[in-house]
Amino acid sequence: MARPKSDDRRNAILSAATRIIAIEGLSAATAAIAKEAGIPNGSLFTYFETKADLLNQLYVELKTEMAAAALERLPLASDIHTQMRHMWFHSLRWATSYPEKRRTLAHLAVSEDITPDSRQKGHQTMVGIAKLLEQSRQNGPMHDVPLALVAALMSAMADATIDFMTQDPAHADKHATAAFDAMWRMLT
Amino acid sequence: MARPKSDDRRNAILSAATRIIAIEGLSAATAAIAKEAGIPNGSLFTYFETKADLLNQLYVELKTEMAAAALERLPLASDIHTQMRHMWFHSLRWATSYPEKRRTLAHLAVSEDITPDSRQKGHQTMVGIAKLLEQSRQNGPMHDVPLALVAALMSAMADATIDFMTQDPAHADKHATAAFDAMWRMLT
Amino acid sequence: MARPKSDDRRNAILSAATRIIAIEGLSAATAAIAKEAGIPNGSLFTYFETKADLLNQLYVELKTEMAAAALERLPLASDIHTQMRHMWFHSLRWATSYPEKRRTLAHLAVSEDITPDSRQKGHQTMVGIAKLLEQSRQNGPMHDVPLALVAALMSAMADATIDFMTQDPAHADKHATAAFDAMWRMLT
Amino acid sequence: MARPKSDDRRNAILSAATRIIAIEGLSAATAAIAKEAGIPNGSLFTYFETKADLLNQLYVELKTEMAAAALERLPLASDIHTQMRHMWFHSLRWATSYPEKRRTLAHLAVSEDITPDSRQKGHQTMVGIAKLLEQSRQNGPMHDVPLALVAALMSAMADATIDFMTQDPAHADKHATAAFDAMWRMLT
DNA sequence: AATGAATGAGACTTCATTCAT
DNA sequence: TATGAATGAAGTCTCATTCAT
Repeated sequence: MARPKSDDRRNAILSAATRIIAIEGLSAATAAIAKEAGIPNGSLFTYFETKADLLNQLYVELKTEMAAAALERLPLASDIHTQMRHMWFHSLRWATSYPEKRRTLAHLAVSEDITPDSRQKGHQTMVGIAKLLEQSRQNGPMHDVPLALVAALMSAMADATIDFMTQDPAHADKHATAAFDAMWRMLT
Repeated sequence: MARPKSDDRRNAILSAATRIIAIEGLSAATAAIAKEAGIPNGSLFTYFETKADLLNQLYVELKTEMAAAALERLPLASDIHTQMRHMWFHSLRWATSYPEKRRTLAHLAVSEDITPDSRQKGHQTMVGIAKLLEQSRQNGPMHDVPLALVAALMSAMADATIDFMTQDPAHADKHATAAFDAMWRMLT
Repeated sequence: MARPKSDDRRNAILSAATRIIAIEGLSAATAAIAKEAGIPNGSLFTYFETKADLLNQLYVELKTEMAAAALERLPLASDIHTQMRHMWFHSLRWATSYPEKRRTLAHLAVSEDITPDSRQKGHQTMVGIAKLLEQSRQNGPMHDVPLALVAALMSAMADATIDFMTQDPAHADKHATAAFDAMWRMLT
Repeated sequence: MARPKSDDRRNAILSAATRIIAIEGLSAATAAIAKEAGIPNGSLFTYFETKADLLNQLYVELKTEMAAAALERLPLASDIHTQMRHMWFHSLRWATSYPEKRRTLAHLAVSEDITPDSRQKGHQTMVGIAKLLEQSRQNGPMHDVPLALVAALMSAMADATIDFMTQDPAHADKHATAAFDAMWRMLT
């Protein structure tokens, strides 16, 4: 290999895209992303064939990171309520700590450019969370509702909570707690 | 400036925009919308000063329609659980009956072009629903959580449910019921 | 109609394209053509949907003009040899009088962008010439060769002759005569 | 600079270029040619300084091959009519046997990138054919027409015939014969 | 008021060639 | 010498908005 493709550059592009899209939305120009990444115009296309390709890879990347953050240091020895609580707060902390990532992920999630395949990959990243959820609802009223629906409801609640926390950061923790309790009531 | 002559044309544009945006997203060209509406491209700007203006008006319109649909024929004489159930199913039916409207509304909701003022108006349309919600949570565990958070949670749950119903229409009613019950547990 | 599409502008574009393509070949930029035509960049696409569209229309236009020139003031009362001679010399005169048109037509003729439909239209313009040819070969050795092949041979000979005349204009007439006589021997 | 090491690679590039240009035209990317040749894109420029250089060498190569094919196994002992006939059919067979070579050669022949020097070399390859032609017309009506014009006429006729044979392969031989006879009438 | 042609900035992407490895 | 990533100018086409008619 002459000059290997640089992971640093790829990451610089992804990271620049996250920042720019958070501000400008999906109509952000590839040239703006390249500039923010400190690389020339055409080099972006060495790493991503098309803008849509960049968007899809960014989507999967951010989804993966979010899921990983949610399960970080999960207290496997504790009871399920504690584990869920841990997961809930870690998710919310990630989202409020990296508002650009979350905002960009929200943009990507509704984009026509994200392929079914990428959405599938995005789903895959959530299997760890799904397992927790499965245990949580085991003996509860939702035990025979499709797990995907339960997951979608929980995820939607988390999203709504994050929005609220972002708007009213002074009481972020209180909101997070109230929403978790609500979610737990839903499940059990 | 007096209102332009033809309300028909205005509505034709709004309706065309709903259809086109559902398919092409917010990057739909104004010329495409005009064509779908059967009017010359320049005439669109007689009715809406800018594309952003069109988008904002469409947002408010759709929000209003959705809220109205939710409260249609509300059984005011019945107990609150019955009323909420009614509202929930009417919301979901509207969304599944007019998938283009819902899809376009989802696009608009995340657009940078929608002004705070329009969002405010969108909120206003939901006061009827908020009142129901206020009553529902009155003696329950969420009685001192900000009503806006409760509303956001419910709304997010409804959205997630609609997505699910759309993907699996055969069991739409079952999903709607399961989700309503979940929401009611959250509240009470 | 607000402002009718201007035939002048369309012709200016076609004419500019002829000039530019003669010099730069088919890789001539649409921007260069627009500039030569004295119109802004984007306006070219008001008259021609794509560059390929412009190329196709130009092809048909030039073919038509060439065929018309060949048959101009055809001495219908004279014998067929005289008529053919007239046609031959008029064709060659047109080509040598408008070298840019001919050069551009030559470029277009081998372009991948010219559709079968345009080529068909190009052929149609030559039916008048084909009729002359039909008469000419009537009792000759080529009377049962496909007319299209005879036409292709004659046309190829004319082309080769034009090239030669252009390279050696001092003896243009002599070459034209020699080639006509050769062609006539072929036919009769 | 000594000739680069691998003639195989050079030939692989030339052959790949022939295939790709036949399909995509002269706008074929050097990277596409390299890929078709199974070599890295940068290596192409070890063998050819520029794309134009590659094109010029390919032009001369194909011209040479075509001329060689025309004169292969020429029956020197036979009379001139037989020799010409042989040459004519061999030319046509080569062109119909290697349609990609012929198509690419046609593209190259009209390219602005082919230098006068290359065209000159291309001409040189045809001296053998020219000699045949010289003999053929010796006592005929074209004996004092510039030989180059006669050659151009014959060559144009062959080209037109090949096109026709390609379009209607079922009667290829019949067309080839008819055209040869026509050409012979022109000459004698 | 209504029309639709006109505008030109800017979008994405390609590509011949160079050069670090 | 061989490689293939890097470059950035240039290409085609789109589009919201304006304005002559």
